[in-house]
Amino acid sequence: MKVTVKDIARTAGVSQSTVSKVLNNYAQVKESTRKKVLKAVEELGFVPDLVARSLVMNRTGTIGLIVGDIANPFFSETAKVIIAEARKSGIDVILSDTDYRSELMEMAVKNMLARRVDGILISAVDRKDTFTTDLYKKGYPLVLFNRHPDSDLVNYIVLDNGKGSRLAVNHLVQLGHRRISFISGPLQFSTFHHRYLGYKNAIQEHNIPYIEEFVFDGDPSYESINDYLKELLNKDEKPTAFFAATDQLAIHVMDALARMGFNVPLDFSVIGFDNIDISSNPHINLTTVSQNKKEMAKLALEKLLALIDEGEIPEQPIHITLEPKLIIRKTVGVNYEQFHYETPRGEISLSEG
Amino acid sequence: MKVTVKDIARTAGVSQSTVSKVLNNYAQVKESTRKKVLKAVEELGFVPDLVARSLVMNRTGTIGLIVGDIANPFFSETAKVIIAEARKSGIDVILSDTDYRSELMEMAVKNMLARRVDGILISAVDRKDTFTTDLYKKGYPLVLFNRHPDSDLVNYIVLDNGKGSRLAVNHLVQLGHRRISFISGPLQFSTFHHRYLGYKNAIQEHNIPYIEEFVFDGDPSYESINDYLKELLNKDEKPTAFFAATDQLAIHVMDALARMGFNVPLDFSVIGFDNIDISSNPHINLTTVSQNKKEMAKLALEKLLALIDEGEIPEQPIHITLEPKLIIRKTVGVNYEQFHYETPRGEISLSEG
DNA sequence: CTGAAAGCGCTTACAG
DNA sequence: CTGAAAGCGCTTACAG
Repeated sequence: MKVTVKDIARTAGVSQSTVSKVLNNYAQVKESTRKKVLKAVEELGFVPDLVARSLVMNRTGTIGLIVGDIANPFFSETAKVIIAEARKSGIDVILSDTDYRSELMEMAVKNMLARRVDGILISAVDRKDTFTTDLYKKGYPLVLFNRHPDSDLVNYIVLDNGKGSRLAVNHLVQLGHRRISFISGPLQFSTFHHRYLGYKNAIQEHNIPYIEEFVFDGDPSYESINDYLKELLNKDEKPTAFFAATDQLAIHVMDALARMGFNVPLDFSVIGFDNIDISSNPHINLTTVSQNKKEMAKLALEKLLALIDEGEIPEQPIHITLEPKLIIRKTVGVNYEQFHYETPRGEISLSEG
Repeated sequence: MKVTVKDIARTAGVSQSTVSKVLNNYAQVKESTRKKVLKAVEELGFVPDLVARSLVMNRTGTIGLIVGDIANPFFSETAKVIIAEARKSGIDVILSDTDYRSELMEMAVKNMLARRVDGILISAVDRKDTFTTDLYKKGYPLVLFNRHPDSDLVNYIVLDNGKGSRLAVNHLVQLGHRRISFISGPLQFSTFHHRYLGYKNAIQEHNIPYIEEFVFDGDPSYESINDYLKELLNKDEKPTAFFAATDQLAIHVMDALARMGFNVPLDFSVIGFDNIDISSNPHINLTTVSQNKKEMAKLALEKLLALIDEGEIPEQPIHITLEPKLIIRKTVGVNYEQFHYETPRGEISLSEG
């Protein structure tokens, strides 16, 4: 049934070794025997068995990609880049989806190791993860991207999330906002943790008091955010702007605000983070902080492939930080109120003199 | 370095065969030797090499999934279901992305065959594809879903796309629309082909003349659709409603209309197809035809797994057709104009008598 | 209930 | 330039 090297050898009248040599482009093969072998390959429709080859070469030509949620645009768009680039090197990708659960991540990794993938790429570890650092210490080719654990003893490529938050807060402050609410996802992930820290630092730099009620990091569902906003907007001290740690969250905020009858940006300003595809839709038009996720993905794969090829443990773990960018669209407005109430260093009162 | 069955055998003081037997839960193993082996496995941290096992068992425990564009929500959401379900059977998924190009699909399939995946799932063939039918004839476990080739000699699970179009057109007609433009993707894909045919049949059933200028199936980019609409809306004979063959296209239509200053649904009605996640967003709120893509994906995997397990070619190819559903939201309005101009069978003139 | 031997389909020193 | 032999890490008749 199945055509093997043995069959080729027999019909070409040479040995298995010779067949293998022409298949692998060894230089020292006489042109006439090369032709004989190739002819047999053609005739019998021979396709080398990659499983057998993997076993003997100690290399499968596959890598594992572990994502948090492939239905989330961030993960699927980065996966696309990785699959396409890997293919260029003849490498296939085994995909795992963890639903953001760390037990599932560990299981996926263990399974991939048993499958002997040549290396692993992970875009969704949580901060307290130590499994990946163990793997790093063993010298296993592994590159994290997007998120990293608290331990630095592992290779990773991430966005400068703190800087991204600073960009967002500065933009808001420049337009007169000083009461800025921060809507975050779970702080157990480094992305949110650093976005939160960046928010906190940025408002401090502007001498804006940190108000605990302005920070939300609970269940990131629409309902939960809606409840939070209702309560918040009933208080005396209301924010004038919302900085959401993801575009998805920003859109939830905008939806909730719209249902309460508010206009964005006239009543409240909203700024997001991630610049997912929907955000540029004219019906949404969200001002946001963008990251070059494709570059991140490409870089992660590149580093992983280098690690695999070198076959040796680098002295230092690889740590790369990418730059965020502010994308100004239509959801942030000027807070005139602010310019009237407080006239810091007299910028506004100038016109009165 | 690497711990193998041999190592376990030696430290447990048994033979390789015995180790293999306890690893694979053979009944006839004495409890005491089973324990000895398990202890050695534990101590040495042994993990069976799945590549070696694959070679001898003639089964890799992997399947190939070939999609048109993993960054497209349809493909990523179905991929998620497939990966999760496959995992429950201990099966891993190798993912390929074809960018809708059939050469890349063929290459992906060939590569997966060389990798000896146990079966293949494809959600993006084009109508003229014959490669998959060849594979089917060879008895290779293969299930297509979402799209199918013109040839019926292959297993597939698809939506009843013609019926979906009928649902959309009927809804529009019930609300008084008779001039309905159809905005389609490339007709080389069975999905669009059947949605187009369904549109054509449905308007015929309502005695609505087919107007060629009302049908668009060119480049599905925003710009191209915008150009088409501009030209169309300059003509004397304008549609009152747009039926788009995907939600993505419907959103393009709505964006273009909004930019021209029109209101949906007051000036024009729009209906989509697919019910992707964004469509339910309160800012979009698109009326659309929905398909249960998760069920489709699950079913496709189920059938594939059955095909793999049976190991024999079924008499007849598997053909399953799923039912579409109309989801009414806010983008379709009543065409009052229609009720005034024509008063078919006097429904409207009644009030005058 | 257990073990010796063969084999899955390749590649790679090694010898000639 | 070519071939015989060993081996990658497992499983599976087969014999005992």
